[in-house]
Amino acid sequence: MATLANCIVMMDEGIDRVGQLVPQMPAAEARMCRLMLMLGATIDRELEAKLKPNRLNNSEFLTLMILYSRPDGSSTPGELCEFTTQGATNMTRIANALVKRALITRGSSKEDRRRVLIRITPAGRRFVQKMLPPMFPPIGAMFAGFSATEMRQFDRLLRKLAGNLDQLGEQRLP
Amino acid sequence: MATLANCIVMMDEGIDRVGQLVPQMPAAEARMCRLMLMLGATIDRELEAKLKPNRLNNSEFLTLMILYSRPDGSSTPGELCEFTTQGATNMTRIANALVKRALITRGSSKEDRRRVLIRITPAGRRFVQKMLPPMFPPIGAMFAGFSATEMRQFDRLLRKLAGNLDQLGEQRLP
DNA sequence: CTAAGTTACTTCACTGGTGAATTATCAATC
DNA sequence: GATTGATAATTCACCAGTGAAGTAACTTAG
Repeated sequence: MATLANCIVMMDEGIDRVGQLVPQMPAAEARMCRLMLMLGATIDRELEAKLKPNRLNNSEFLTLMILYSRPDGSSTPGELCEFTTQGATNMTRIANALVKRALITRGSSKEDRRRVLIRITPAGRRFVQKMLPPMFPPIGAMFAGFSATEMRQFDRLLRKLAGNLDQLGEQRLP
Repeated sequence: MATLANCIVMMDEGIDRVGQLVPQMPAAEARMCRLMLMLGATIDRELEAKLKPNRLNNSEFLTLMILYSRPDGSSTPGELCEFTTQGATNMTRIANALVKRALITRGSSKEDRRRVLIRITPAGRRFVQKMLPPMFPPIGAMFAGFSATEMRQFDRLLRKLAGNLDQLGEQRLP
């Protein structure tokens, strides 16, 4: 059934062999890159599985959580696109889905009538409060056995990587 | 244009606020989890962008690389599904696409006629050798400024997380 | 005031990926 | 050696996400 450990073994061997065929390859970096991709995808699937019973997908959930985290419970499609890194097209669909379930409302802004105001409803808040707790145990289990030091190190390394990725991205659109 | 750094700031604030509303939440773990998701998705997009000029997507590329890494250059759809964590359905599509571009061949096995044998072609090998080197600089840049110690730590932490994710996954299908 | 440009969102057509059902082959049992 | 069950791959119908074009509202400059 394809455990992550198996995939990693296979990936290590694969990179070794490719490294022999193409010696200029930065093997260690490529390995880390693949690891990040595999783990990211796995966490994604795990999360998606936890969300399925609530008939939400990852990006709908994230959208709802951003609204929930706002003191006034509101935002606009444009802002939500930015922070969820979703296209505007998809945000329209997400908003449609959440409106249909009455978890959010959508109305147009008074000051700027191009803008759409999205707001979480009381039902939406209750929904979040109810669905959140069952996700805590698996999230805790992901980092079972990590010491406080390890958590700090891990956090630091991930943020450092994020910095590099931002620089990499900037080179493409100036 | 929504840098990763901005999204992370926003995420930190969001988790803080949700943590106040729902105090049982494992905030540090949730933060790490979100970081992994964000970075994974960003690396994914970065890779996809590099692959686009070659008219390959991530999973087609991975499939081709696995075949390239094999001494005999061959595999089966089932095995490729396992290591790419793709569904069989999608592997059929991937194989169709790669066969159409003559990067792989598809034939049925003599021993077990249910099995399909997929093999990278000489043209496929040349294609990989040509497309690979331009990807090296960005991969190197991702880990610019990481010391050897940091790379080792990072690698260790990622593999530890992988172990935990495997356990988490097993609980669901015994 | 109005024409040109910009911004915010939506619509449409398409790609990538998935689950359920289907087909073909192999393995096990009676 | 026929039946039953398992396995490998494919087909079909659908969901999620994207790019390009369209629409409506605001901004700026003549």
